Amino acid sequence: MATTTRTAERMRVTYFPRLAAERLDIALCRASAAVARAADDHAAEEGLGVGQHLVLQMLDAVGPCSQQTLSEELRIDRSVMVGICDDLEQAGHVRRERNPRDRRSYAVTITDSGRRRLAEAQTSIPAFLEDAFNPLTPEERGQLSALLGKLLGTGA
Amino acid sequence: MATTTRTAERMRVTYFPRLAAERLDIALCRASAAVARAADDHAAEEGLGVGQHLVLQMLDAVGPCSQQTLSEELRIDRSVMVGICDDLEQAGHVRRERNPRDRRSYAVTITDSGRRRLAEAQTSIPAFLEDAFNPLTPEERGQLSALLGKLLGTGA
DNA sequence: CGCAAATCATCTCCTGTCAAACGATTGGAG
DNA sequence: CTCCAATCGTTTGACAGGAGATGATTTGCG
Repeated sequence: MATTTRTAERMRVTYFPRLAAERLDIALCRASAAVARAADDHAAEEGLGVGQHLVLQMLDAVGPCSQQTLSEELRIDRSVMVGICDDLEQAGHVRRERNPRDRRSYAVTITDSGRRRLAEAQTSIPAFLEDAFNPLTPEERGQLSALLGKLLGTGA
Repeated sequence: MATTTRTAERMRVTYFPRLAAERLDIALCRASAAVARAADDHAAEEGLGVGQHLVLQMLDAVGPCSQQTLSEELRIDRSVMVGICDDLEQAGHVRRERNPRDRRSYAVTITDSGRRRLAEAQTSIPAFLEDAFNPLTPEERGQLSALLGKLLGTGA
């Protein structure tokens, strides 16, 4: 054999591409990990955690919600949601009012401060997405979005 | 408004689709989480961890490797690779021989036992993939694979 | 009414992952 | 050769995430 298979000494092994091509699940996970890291870095710079951002965005879009609803719709575990709301409340971006209809649940409500913070954070999202997905053309991003949507069963 | 926006009482809020459509990064992460969970469940049934499977597969494909090389090509942190190789070695599926050329590194080598175990585990992979990605047609899976490959920079 | 089951938020514990530090070993500069 | 930086494998500690238990409250049903 020309390209010997001894102890894989200093060979510029590029096994990963093969793996990614054969194992769609692995490709998906590795891509996600890379993007998630980028998102966390971006969020750290911005000073607003990814989860916190999503919560503010949803509250702004659909109005006051219970933590339960936030958890389900954002796909964030409820025990994690507690901490996110703690931080947002402490920062004054949300209020936790008891829901008079059902005092087990809160009615988490976004404040003006929260709306301002959200608006501020929103401005940097497009640039972040542009950067994180820059190997893909806008059309390809659309395709990816559609495929993931189908996989997640959101369109059903 | 017809669909009131009070306290989002018992409304079948479906905010997630909107989120997934706007935030490609979130869609990617959530899809990955779901698939990763399915993969872990499958691996648990099979009795061979995902990482262990990948290591055996790579060793079988490219020959003996250092843990370093395995880590880099499989995108698994080196400190995690230690445990994976520990388990595989204890199960008799790999041997850790010191590389005489560089005694800092190992030459991790797959054994016959490992090859048999790998062959056994491989048989259930297609069915797993079929199940995990069943919302997508074969053609769409191909598209997704291509897009992820491009995003991961494997083709470059 | 009174009680059982369910629900919401919270807390605790367990698991897996990553960063950083460490010993052993190697390669290179002087 | 000698010393210094780099590399490989390993260990440790920190941290996020998820499963399950708990307390408060509500709902359903007799």
